[in-house]
Amino acid sequence: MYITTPIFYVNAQPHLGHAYTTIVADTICRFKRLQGEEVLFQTGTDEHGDKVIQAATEAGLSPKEYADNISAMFRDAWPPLHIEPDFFIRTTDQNHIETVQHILQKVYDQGDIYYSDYSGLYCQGCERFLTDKELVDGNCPDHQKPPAMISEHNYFFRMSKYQEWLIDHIKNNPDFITPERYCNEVLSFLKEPLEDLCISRPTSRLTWGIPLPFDERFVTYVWFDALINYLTGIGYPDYPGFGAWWESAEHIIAKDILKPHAIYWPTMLKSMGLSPYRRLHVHGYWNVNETKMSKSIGNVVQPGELVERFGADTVRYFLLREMSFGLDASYSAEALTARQNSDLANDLGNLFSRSLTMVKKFAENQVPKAGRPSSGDEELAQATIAMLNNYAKEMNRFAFNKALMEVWTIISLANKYIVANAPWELAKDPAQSERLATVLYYLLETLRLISLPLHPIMPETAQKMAAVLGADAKPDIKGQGKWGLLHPGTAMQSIPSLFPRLDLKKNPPKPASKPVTEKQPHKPKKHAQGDQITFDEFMKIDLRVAHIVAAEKIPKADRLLKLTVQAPEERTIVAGIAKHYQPHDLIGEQVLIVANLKPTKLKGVLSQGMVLAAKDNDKLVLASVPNNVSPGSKIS
RNA sequence: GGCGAUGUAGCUCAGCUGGUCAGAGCAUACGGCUCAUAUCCGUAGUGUCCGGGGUUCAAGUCCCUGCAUCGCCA
Repeated sequence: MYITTPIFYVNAQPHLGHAYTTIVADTICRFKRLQGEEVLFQTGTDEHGDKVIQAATEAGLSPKEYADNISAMFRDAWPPLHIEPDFFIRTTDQNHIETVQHILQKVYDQGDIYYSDYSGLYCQGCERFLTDKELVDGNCPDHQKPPAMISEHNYFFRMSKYQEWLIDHIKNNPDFITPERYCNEVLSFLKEPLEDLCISRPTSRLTWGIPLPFDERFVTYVWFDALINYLTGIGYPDYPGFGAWWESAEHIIAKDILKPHAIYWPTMLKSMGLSPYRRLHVHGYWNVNETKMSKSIGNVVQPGELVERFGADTVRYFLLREMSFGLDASYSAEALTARQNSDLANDLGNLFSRSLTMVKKFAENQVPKAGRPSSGDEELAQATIAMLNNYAKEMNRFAFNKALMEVWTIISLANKYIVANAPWELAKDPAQSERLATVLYYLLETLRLISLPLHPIMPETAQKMAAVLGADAKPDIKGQGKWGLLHPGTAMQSIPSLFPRLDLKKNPPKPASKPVTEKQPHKPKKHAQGDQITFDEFMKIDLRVAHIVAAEKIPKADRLLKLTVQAPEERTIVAGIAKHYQPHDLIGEQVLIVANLKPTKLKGVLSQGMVLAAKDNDKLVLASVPNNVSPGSKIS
């Protein structure tokens, strides 16, 4: 199997979403290897285009230098998460550039690329075309100026030619796009006629791209560059092994790039004379504390920080356990801590620890020799073997949460098995020594078989478990997924603690107050007016000074103004102050805002925060600080 | 505006083709054990399965309609 993540665009640093996609790819990769399959795993970075130029200019670097920096951040983000791609591709790699040009020429020669006009609304400030949808009162939302209707010559890919073929292909291969919801979305989009795809930009506007081989006045744009990385990675067109790998290609993406992958890409491949990839797996978004992750809100979760705080295996487990593949899910430190404590420390870690301690105390720290099993013993063994099958089935469907639930059913069963058999009681009676040995052997075997399916999810933990049991050969679910492979007499290694319990209260900075040992009485969540709050509660509010850079009335709302502020990043805030302030009086003013208020839409405008004001009877007066401070200064 | 998805215990969610489907985990309360990372085991709940109609002997499960949230498209 050839498995890929998208190549990530280098205009921003790696975040939780990138990490999830890549962890899924790594997990599938490890799972396939566990099953004895050969796998190739590729990820990388997408480095051309205006946004990179912009970001580079702001940073005072050349585009290539800038791309080098961010690309390295992506490459370095993965090893700490135990992610091990086989290839890391960059769209600035020489062989990629050559492959793209080869393909452009080929598609051009056969007549699927043509030269034509493109007219549209072009904003000088943005240096790009705007769609009608983006306009606000006919103006560019960023520059408050009407865009000009201009016409530009460009090259187009004859995508429409392959529309019927694509519809048939999707209908004939129900698992081509999974989960099903995204397949339906694509089919519904394909009910309308496809337009041809504009694939070039004149070098007068954009130079940071791959030149068209048949017209030096243009570079290719976005998708005809980026998507082709999937072919470059396995040596298209010359590498002899290319064909075999390509037949087994499966892409993993987030839902925001569904259309390019489900529509542009297959038609491009068709035009090139290649078969489509085998499957496309589409996952949802990670919200952070129930809100969308976004740079402007400032709640972007960086994988590096997570690993530092929780460890790679816990992060991998949490992400795979918590998200139902295809749907959105929520990250929060609380949720992650809860998983760590209940699933990893209490259930798995403690099971491992108590089992091995008993072997140490009651069996001279060796694998004991089992006697005749009871029916209870056999049930445990059968359930464990059955779990391996169910697990594999769920993993193949990308249902990682369900696969893990299967494993945890056995962990729970093993804990019950211990209580039911009470080895510490058996140990008191020498006549029960064979029974004791049998129970302990069954426990150790169960642990060994639990470690197997954990390899793809938590490689480090699974490896530790196997090592302690003396079963650390290269994991192989077919060869080792059988009952009874531990050899009696094998000595146990010393017992590591797999997962510490976390105290969330100790993680964030905590005020000097008495530890909360007494039980909190059930308090209603809402505070009565004038109720006291703790320092902690106050510190949750992110108060900042913001500078108003733009203000306008919101149509059909007599109280609302739409403010654009710097705090220090630019954001939009809707404030109910239209009856008290005129927009032009506000520009340049310094105000106080709540920066981490959950964003909400008011009259269709997304408000990212709230402006503070004093209310004196019917009068509203904006709150501020007396002297000028830089935008984004914190209030505490 | 068009199409589609979702709405089930305090929280996160399972519930396929209609008949043990009213569930799991977490959280809560009580009880038990002591091998264990104050862990584990057992018991106890709470639900107008979004509202309203309808089909059926029988509906979270099918149909219609309303509301809410979200997605895609225009």
